[in-house]
Amino acid sequence: MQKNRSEKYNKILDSAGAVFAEFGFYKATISQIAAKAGVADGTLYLYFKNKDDILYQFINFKSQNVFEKMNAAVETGRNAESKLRNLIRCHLQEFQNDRNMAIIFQSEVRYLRDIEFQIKDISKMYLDLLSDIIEQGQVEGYMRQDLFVGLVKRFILGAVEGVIGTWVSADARYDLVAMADPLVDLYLVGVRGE
Amino acid sequence: MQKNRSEKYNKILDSAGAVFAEFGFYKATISQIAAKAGVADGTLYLYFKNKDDILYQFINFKSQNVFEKMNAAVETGRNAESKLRNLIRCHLQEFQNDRNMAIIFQSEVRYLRDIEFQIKDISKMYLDLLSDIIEQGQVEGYMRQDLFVGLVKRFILGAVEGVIGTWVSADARYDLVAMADPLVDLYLVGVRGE
DNA sequence: TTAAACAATGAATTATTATTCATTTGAGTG
DNA sequence: CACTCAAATGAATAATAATTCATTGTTTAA
Repeated sequence: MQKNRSEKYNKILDSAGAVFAEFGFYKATISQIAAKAGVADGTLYLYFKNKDDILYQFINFKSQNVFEKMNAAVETGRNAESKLRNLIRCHLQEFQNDRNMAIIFQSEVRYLRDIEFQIKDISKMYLDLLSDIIEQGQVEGYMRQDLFVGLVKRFILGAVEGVIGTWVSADARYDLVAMADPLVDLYLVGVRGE
Repeated sequence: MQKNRSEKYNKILDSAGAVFAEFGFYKATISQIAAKAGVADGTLYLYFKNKDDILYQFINFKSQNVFEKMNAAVETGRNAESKLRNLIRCHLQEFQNDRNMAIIFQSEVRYLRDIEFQIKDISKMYLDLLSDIIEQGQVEGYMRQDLFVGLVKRFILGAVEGVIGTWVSADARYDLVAMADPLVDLYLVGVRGE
């Protein structure tokens, strides 16, 4: 099994993403992935330990990439509000750009509880980003002092995921990123408004 | 295969719930479920068409029950705000009462996309409930007129699910229902506050 | 040119489990 | 007590698919 990212490694990972997204991890077969990647079944085992490992690498690779972008997006915000807006916009943008990833993150990440994954909490970094933003918002006097930060984080992440889930089930027929600002407005002022 | 709900049927469904929750649908085996129910493997097939059918019946049965309770909870609310509070409290209460159900709804419902399920959208009724509440809130002048109802529904449901998911991964170590009011406050006035 | 060394192949192996069904059990009945 | 009939059993079957590995193809470098 090779460690470095060869062209074939990427091809297989890509194909696996498509097949996992279409059939789900369990119904997806090694043969399907191999066929889509244009290689023999056995070849997958030169690049990956086993089927689980393919999913693991996929998620690992994608999260790495997305988290980098999210971090960068947050950095460019001056205050808590713009950081939050940038984060949510980036989140929606990245998932819109890669629907296979969106589907797999929505439906297969829960499977991880079965494997002893190094990724103890996929969303940990995300939640930490949110913590920082909320705390900054409080310091700025822009956000309420009495917020239960642990709850707020889940509230925010849950809602974005819900919105992405809907978009996925709707066959990605509308512009997901357009939801970013209305969504953030809901976070900020709620449904009751001023 | 029998249609009526015998004692054994319920016993099997219960055991299946426990096994699915612990191992996930795919890793769960018929033998495990049968053993837990104290019957022979073959017996399951007297009550259920196949393994898929067990999951299907489980989800069907549980949603039926929960939705009835949710409807009742909403009914008792006088205005939009109290209806929303009652709904969310009921939601959290029911999932707290039945952790296996919570786990399965969180992680396996996505699997349904693979089967041609009659339950086209498990959350449809829930979302309709929310629509009514929001519209009533607007009529009452209690909620903003410019809300994008489709988004608000997802926003609310997504956030509750996120909160439940966290509770599940935290091994149900705290009181989930206590999250209801703080959560509804977030829906109503957001993180920015007055 | 040749022979390591490496990469890829895909048929065969192996393991796992859902499902079946011939047989047994046991309750109810005349 | 026999006799039915429904219910339950669990060993045997069958199908699926992950994984292996002996073989084949392809570079590389001396």
